[in-house]
Amino acid sequence: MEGPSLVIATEELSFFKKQKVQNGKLKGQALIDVQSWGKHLLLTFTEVKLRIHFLMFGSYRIDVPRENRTPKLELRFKTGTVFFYSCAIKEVDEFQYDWSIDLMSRAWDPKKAMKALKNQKEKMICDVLMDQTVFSGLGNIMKNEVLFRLRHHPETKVGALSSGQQKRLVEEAREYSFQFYEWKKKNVLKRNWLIFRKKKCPACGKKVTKRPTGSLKRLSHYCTHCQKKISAC
DNA sequence: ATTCATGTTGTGAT
DNA sequence: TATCACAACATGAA
Repeated sequence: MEGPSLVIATEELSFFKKQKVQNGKLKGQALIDVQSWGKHLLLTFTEVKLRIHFLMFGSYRIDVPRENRTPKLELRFKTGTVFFYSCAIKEVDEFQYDWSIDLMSRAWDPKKAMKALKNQKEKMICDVLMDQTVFSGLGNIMKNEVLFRLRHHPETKVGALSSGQQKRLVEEAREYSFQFYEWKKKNVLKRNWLIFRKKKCPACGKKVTKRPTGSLKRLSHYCTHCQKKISAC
């Protein structure tokens, strides 16, 4: 689950704010606040704070539980129940996050990302995009889509991009995050993928290359014709 | 039926 | 000490 999906989760769970949990360990505590930071869902109760991460396969349901699955956490409220599945849940004392790097945050600051890029010239752009300390909330789908939109090869090094191109990369990461959010909300995300899990390049029709790239070795989908690798000079 | 993949963390080796 | 590679986790979709 990527950042924009967490914002949607935040909106859906905010519906239960101010209500008391009626079951389990948190019984009697009210849900005070619901936030997200990158791929983290942050729940503040009267006495505890929970950080929930959905990893690759995590999910949540409201009111309708999954059949034959035991939720990691179940929160029963007066007006509904939230079920969390296959996620990592951690109780923390404080939420200490730098909101200026969260792509979905109002506090997001492109200068922060630019500064990080200047310091990581040797990194491939496919790796830096996935770096949660630079682009918090950006996942593998978004990585592929952002790179295609800018016609960049995943293995181009950060330092091989001009400063203008770096700026475009940062801006596009932000812009696509919101586009992802809109499409996801309308349930049309998949049909709007341009390169991710596509067989043919939508621009030139050539076969899409699919292979792990960068030191993270996460799968990249890209067109070798439209996305040329830029070499440092 | 089997393999893959929207992700992170911890462990042990180098 | 720092970095690296890999396992573990868990599940719907291809």
